[in-house]
Amino acid sequence: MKKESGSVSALERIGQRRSNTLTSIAKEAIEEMIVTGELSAGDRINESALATRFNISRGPIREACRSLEHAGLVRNVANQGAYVREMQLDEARDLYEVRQALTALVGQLLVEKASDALIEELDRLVEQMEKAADEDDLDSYYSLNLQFHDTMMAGAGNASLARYYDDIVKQLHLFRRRGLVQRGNLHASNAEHRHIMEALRQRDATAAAERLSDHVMAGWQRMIEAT
Amino acid sequence: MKKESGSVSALERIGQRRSNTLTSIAKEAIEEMIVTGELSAGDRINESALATRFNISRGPIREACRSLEHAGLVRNVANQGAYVREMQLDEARDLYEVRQALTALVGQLLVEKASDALIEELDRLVEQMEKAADEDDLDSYYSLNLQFHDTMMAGAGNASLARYYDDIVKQLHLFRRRGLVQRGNLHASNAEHRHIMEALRQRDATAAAERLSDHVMAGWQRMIEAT
DNA sequence: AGGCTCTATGTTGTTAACAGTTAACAATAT
DNA sequence: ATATTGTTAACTGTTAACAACATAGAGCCT
Repeated sequence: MKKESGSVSALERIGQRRSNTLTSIAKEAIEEMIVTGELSAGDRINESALATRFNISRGPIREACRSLEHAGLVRNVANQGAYVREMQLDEARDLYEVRQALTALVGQLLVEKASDALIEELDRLVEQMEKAADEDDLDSYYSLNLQFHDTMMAGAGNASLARYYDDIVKQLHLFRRRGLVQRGNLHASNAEHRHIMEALRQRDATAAAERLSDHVMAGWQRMIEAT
Repeated sequence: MKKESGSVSALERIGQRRSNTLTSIAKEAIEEMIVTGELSAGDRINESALATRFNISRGPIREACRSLEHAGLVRNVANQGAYVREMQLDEARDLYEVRQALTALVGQLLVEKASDALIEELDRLVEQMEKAADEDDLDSYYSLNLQFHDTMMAGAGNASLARYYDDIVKQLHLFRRRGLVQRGNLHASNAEHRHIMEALRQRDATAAAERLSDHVMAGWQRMIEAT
């Protein structure tokens, strides 16, 4: 019989159990509810209701909310409970400014550290995005775009930077005025990607930082103008 | 690791409850213990012990630790509890890189937004720091330096930026190889301040960003060389 | 009707007890 | 002596109950 495979899955399950406390599961669940919009900005998070829904007690949910509070996704009011954070225009702009600075840093670091292989990988992604843009395939473009930025972030090799960037992106989900890239802007967005790649290939840190910064700013403009 | 004096104020504040929640008080208390070094990197945080010491139950302490975990001050291990985060050299360097980028952003924003009054205020602080440096008054210099940076941050008018910057500074307290500015470097540090002010007065965003960035990098160098 | 107090109800804040896990140590076997 | 296996104590994970607070609505007064 399958002795090996059986014990492996047992090991995996033990590992899962080790790392997955109810708190961490609740946190991920609530976070997903927020990011997907099942819970939208301003909604109250009812501890008891969530607890019964998840078949757990309120303790882990409270702990999860504390964590999400520091992440900027939840606002805790004493004796009133947790609300999904409401994001105003000016707060979103502030976040985008920080995002811009961090993205510029990614560019600088990439020029220092990126291998030729990584740059080729990025080039491939840009090509694929071009194809997706040609075909007006919004979903593919969105997914490839995420991959593109994740790949750059990985290449920058700075764990703190990656965590903060992630945090910011999650928070920006709270600011949904048609959050996605508009059809027709795909080629414009990808042209910026090409421009970035050019700077990376030439190992020009200043240009890479500037073009990535511009890219973020342009994304903000596209988002705002989509109203 | 066991020093009563540090937490007395926290205990007192627990007395006047109901205005703040026990969780927030516990969080501040633990945070202070970490930042002041009463709890040092790697130390285990014993929930029960802290609870009895504060005369509260474990619940609020657990919630506080969840929040501090996301702040990067605490590391939670399932079934083992919370440890004060240990910061390696490379992690500190990563944080400094992010700090550098954020500080550069402060410079850009200041050039856009700073009133003349604020610039004069900053000038005054630089003058006072010069005096403190002349007198080798390390404590005054440290305090004024904090004020200087806080004033700039306030002038930048970006709440998210301020929060992230604060987070990073707190985390860097975990990396103590003689954390403070060395005697004798005070004048060097303040010369950089003057250089920054020059760029601000001329409303030169690029120069301000660059000089603030250099200032952070120089601070890192001073810290490293102090071993 | 408008405004007030006061109760009723639901929700959160806090606690204490229970269950599960870990880690250190003693006991046993090799 | 070393390694392995009980055994125990301490601690964390989780739950459920209780206390404090906030809010909505009934009743009352003018």
